[in-house]
Amino acid sequence: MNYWLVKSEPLTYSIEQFKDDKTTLWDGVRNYQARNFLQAMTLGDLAFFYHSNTKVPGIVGLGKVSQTQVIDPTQFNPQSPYFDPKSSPDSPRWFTVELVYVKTFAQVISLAQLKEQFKGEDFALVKKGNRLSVMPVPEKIAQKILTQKIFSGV
DNA sequence: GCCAACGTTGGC
DNA sequence: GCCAACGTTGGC
Repeated sequence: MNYWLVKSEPLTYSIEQFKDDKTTLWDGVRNYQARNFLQAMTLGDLAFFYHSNTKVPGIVGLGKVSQTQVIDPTQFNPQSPYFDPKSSPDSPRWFTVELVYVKTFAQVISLAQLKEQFKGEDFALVKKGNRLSVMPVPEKIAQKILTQKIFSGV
């Protein structure tokens, strides 16, 4: 099983909304590198839910991949901000996954904290200039994040 | 195929 | 609101 991190601006889609929805289609990703990661996801993979562009950016919770290789429907919808006129149903360009809500952490694991803890490690989030909205998280790092939340989240 | 211009992301 | 980093576009 693999671990991932997905970013969302809470004003656009928050962990609270995710909790209410129970499942969500991770649509609107229009970056090839991010799409490739979405396509690499397998059933049961865990995804850290990250709030970006907010007062305290950081990991706020956890989701699980519940459906893979989903064709992002927004690419065909001219009304959608994610409409892509160059994509066609015959050869769709953008794929995504469905996520099911797992939990919200007791407190935000802030970007500042993550940078400090995983400085220099193989974790795209803490590297300079990274703007990817979907990225892999090495298992060792994922385990550390999960473990510290199990202890502090009680 | 190069690269300048432009747009977007996202931390601060 | 600023701006660095980076992706994309389009002229040539």
